[in-house]
Amino acid sequence: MSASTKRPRGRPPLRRPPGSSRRKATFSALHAQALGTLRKMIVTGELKAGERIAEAAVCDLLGISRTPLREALKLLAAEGLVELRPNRGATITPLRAAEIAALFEAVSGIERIAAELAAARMTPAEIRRLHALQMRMEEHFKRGERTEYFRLNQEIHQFIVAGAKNEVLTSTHAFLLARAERARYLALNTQERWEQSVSEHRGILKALEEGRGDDAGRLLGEHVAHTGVAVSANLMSQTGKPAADIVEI
Amino acid sequence: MSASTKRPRGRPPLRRPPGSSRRKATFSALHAQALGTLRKMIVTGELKAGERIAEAAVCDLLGISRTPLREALKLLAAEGLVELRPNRGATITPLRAAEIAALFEAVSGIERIAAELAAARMTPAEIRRLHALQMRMEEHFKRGERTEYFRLNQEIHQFIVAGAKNEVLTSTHAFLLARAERARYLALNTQERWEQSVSEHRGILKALEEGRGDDAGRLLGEHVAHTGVAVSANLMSQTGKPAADIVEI
DNA sequence: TGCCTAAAAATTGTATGCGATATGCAAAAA
DNA sequence: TTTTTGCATATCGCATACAATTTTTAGGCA
Repeated sequence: MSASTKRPRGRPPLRRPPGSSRRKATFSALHAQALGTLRKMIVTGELKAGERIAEAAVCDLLGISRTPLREALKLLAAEGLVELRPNRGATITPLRAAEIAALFEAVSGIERIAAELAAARMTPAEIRRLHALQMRMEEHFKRGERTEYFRLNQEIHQFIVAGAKNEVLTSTHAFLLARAERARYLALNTQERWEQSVSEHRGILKALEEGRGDDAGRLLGEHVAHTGVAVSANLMSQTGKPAADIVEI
Repeated sequence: MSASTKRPRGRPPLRRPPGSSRRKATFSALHAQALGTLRKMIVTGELKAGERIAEAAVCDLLGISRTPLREALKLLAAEGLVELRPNRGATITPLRAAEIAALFEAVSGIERIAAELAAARMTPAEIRRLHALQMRMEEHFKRGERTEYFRLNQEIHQFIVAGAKNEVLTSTHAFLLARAERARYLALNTQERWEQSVSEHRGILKALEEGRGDDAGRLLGEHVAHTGVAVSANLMSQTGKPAADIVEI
């Protein structure tokens, strides 16, 4: 125990059960760790839509007390990933068709704005890097590697948004993306849609390379909107698929 | 004491100092009340940029314990209104020129998207209401009533965004607006800029009335961008004005 | 007078306890 | 049989305590 080793006065620890710690020598606070851990569990589907979050159980799971957990839950609620009701605790936010549709529409708009700005602001080196990312993504497409394709796809979207050189847009985009990512298993990623998506990405890349901001914005916005439509349609039909089906943003 | 009047067992209250309460019969939780109160104090400038937030003092001021206050502070940090540093507490976020510029650019983009959608989605009744709001705002302009003008102006912007019928856009806009509103004393709201602003609003209204989504979006986006330019210029010159100078969004 | 160091005081992050509220279950009443 | 009531238990929101960290103060020395 680090605290007991630092104690200069020879007395036993006061009310200090084994394994607990008031302050750990970590990079981030307990509440921030809990926030990150829970966010990931929600985004990856480990915590399911509609599921109750029992504070005591999650405290045991994460090895922390209720205070930082409650702080983290409030932040997750602000992100829309959980819903708090007074005196009733927290539940994982359900995937509601109308909300998901609104979410994709908003993300589509934000990416469109970002792409317009990125067309004017990305450096030649950044354009080259984007080109390389696209090439790798297409390799994964050719080999039918969905998981890797999806990872590259996400990276490309975020890279373009970052190319706008506007931190508010970037953080807003990231804020919304966590919620959108939850719906990924809902996209029926058919071969047809997959091919269409790759084609759309080519158009977006070309527009960015040629500095055509209006086109880049329009194409990226439409691309995200198409994905939103696919997700919403699948959510409506309630044919929830296992994680092998991957949403594209 | 409500708790003591409810006590059925005749014992004195346990560790219950006078004036404290675990749970008040209020509409919202203490953390949420603290959040709203502090947000308002920051936005109105009562809490100044760069100012330290001493937990103990604010607890005394708000009449609550540290727990809900710390929860509120974390949410305010997520909103960008305060900055938290580990072991050093909270400070009110400074107004940094580059961040304010990015903020207005992002708000400009979001309002542009929202206006495009609103042009297609607002009902005739809503358009009439918007028209009425504009008329009232112009009355305030004619009479030189800045405070009232500003209030109507804010209402119009939010009304247009709400007209998009997209809750994600609306909440994202509101999220960013609190930060943007803090800079309002920085806009040199000259007579010239004021007239220009009114004129711009007329163009926006007309485009919305005629369902010209592309125009509505472009005009609103440019309008907000102009405001951002004015704010940034003033922030750069560090000629912080008293609250009589009102930013326009 | 200025700098350095150690000690004291203040503040912060987290853990824990208490009272209020919600939930579940069994018994009583309709 | 169904509905209502009462009680026990679980959970939530907040206040407070504790330990760690930071800041301030005081004293010594050059």
